[in-house]
Amino acid sequence: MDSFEVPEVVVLRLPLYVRALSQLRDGGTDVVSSQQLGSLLQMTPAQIRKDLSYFGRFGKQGRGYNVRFLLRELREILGLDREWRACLIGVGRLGHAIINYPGFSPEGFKIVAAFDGDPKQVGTEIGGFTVRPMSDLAETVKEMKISIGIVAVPASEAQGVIENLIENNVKGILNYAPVAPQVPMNTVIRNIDPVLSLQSMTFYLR
Amino acid sequence: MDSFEVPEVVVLRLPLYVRALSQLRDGGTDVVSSQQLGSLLQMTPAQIRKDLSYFGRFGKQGRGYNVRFLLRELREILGLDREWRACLIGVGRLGHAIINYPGFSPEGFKIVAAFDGDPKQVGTEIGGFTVRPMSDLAETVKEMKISIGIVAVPASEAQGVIENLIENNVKGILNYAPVAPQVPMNTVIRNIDPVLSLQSMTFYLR
DNA sequence: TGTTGGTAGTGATTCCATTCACAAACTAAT
DNA sequence: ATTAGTTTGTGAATGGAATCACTACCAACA
Repeated sequence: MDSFEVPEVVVLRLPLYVRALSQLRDGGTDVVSSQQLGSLLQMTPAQIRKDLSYFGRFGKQGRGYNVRFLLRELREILGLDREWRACLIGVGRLGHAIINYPGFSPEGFKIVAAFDGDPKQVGTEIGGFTVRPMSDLAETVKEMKISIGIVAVPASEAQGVIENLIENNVKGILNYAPVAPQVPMNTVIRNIDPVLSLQSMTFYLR
Repeated sequence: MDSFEVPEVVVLRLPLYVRALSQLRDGGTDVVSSQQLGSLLQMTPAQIRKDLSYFGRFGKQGRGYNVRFLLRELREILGLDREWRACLIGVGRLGHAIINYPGFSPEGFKIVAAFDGDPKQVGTEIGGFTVRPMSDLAETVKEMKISIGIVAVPASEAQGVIENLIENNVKGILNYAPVAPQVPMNTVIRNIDPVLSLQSMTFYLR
């Protein structure tokens, strides 16, 4: 239950388990073994069992894990049993794609506001929102209880925007800009960077 | 130089070095120490030196690394000194965003064809390409020397599409579908999945 | 030319993650 | 009941990655 002493790699894997369990549930499976889950996710049963053991005892010997039960537990551990409100910064092409992406809200991540630093963009309609100026950030974050910032601005502006978010008490940042942002340790940042992925891929393709 | 015996984590970090070095070069820096590079990327100097040492000796004691030289070497190691041709599968909203994303081609990744399984999409124009039917995949991949497939289809179709690509000798796959694809060991897959990123983030935000 | 301050490269060490292997516990069938 | 067959949970063992710590080296300058 305590965030510390749980290795970060384990936390990074929990969402994989959540997704696999959701699929199993939708497919009508009631019980699953670490063996089956492992072959589904291409990992060893031992690793799955050890990962889960950091948080409690969820299975039954000789049987496996109850899918719905384990799913509920993991969602609670990850904090997915509530809604998370996010704001989008940057409504260019990428920002448009993000705001229209239908994958967030079914998982409880709701974009509730959009910002842009460009005065030309401010006031325009996008995905049902009126684009706000950056000067409204502080107030909006507080009023709308926004805890996650999604950054989709050009690389040159990303660090500034991220600092702005942090100053306004946004502790979680999903960054799409191709930079390596500097953030204090108490903020959680995740970078989405397809170019980096491709660049490490080519090493093995030569 | 040999792919084996180089830890994968190291390969995953090389693109970070490439990006940082590019920025330094553009900023007019000629020489950089592992110390400086480390503070730029939030990692220890020792790790950077050890990573680089897998591939050769690029620095000068007492001085540091020549930025342009190290950059050129790393780009060559990663295979970034040539152009990589990719095809896009799936021209929905996400596919549109990907094909219009301006970040790929400056880094040498060129999307040269677009496919879709939906007959209604086939033949339409998108980002300068005429959308092709999946039945053209084999021929197009061979003719256009495509080595990377970018998958932007719904989750339910992703595994099939990926298998199709692999059968046609596409060894590198950038997957945007929210699934855990099963691929043979000789293919390189990278998953882009913002929802997973958010789901691991919330653990620390609760 | 000798000295000082700084940095790369790297074996040795430490730390952390993964895997192993087994006892305990459950199911089902006889 | 008993037994055969599973599967979990977990301490122990292994494997691998990050860090340490030191040597060799370079530049600058007195």
